[in-house]
Amino acid sequence: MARSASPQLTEAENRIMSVLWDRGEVSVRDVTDALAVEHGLAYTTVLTTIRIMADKGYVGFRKDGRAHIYHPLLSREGAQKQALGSLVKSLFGGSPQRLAQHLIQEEQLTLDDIEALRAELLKDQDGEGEAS
Amino acid sequence: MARSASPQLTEAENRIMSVLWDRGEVSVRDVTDALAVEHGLAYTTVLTTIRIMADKGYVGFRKDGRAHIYHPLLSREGAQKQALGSLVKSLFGGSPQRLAQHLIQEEQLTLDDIEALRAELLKDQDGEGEAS
DNA sequence: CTAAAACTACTAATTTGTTAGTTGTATTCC
DNA sequence: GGAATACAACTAACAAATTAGTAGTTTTAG
Repeated sequence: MARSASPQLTEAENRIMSVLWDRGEVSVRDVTDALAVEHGLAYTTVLTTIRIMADKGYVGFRKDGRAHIYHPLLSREGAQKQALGSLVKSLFGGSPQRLAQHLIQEEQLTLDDIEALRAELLKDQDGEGEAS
Repeated sequence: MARSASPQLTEAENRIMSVLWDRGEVSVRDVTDALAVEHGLAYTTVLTTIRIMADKGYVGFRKDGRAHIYHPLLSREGAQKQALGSLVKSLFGGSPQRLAQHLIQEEQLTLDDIEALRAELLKDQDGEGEAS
């Protein structure tokens, strides 16, 4: 037996999805160009990866003359939720609170950030069920 | 060219590291038994994976008679930091604030949680440089 | 002391992930 | 219309990841 397909976006898939999310609709050429600066992948490499992603149902496409124009089927939010969920499960005992604590301990969230989030939450609460 | 070794813990590695973190020192038999309930892997499977992890420097071991007793060299905190860092980078544009917002939007963090974190932070600030 | 049990090392099979070349087809430019 | 170009499909190669069997050694129990 070997491993089963991961439900997570892989590194290469993530890079490509980011371009799709940023632009909405792209050709393989667009993606290759966009990733050229940091990664410099061959056109065919990007093509192969996108085709696999289409198989997995992450992206869809329409034909525009000769070219295939791809668009995301998996939303950025969905991917965030998926990835974060499995991270919290595997490394933070399923507790988002523990994750938040970790962020603060690593000083990646400051008191100011917390105050801002708190203010936002309080504002939402006030505005609930008003003015329809 | 093929892919290079991921700096992240893989799924199987994570499962095993969790046992190491929980117990501190374990034999392969211990790990196999601990994972038996959920996964039911063969003894040799666990052994192979642990040996690879030792090669990677994630775990160390000492000999205790016939058995090898393994212990973590990578801390849970280190793994959390590593995994979270790359997640924030790839999916949240490098912004921990955006991650926190996401957690709140998904209702995985409530106002109460935020209040608690805030209180904790304020307490730390007060207590700074006191009572040696 | 010998047989059984436990344990490690070696080997292996299979899938995924990642990268890219080659080939064939379609489009466009002259 | 023919050459150049662009593009997708097919193919390929290989490392990493995952799972597990076999063989050999060591320890322990009778």
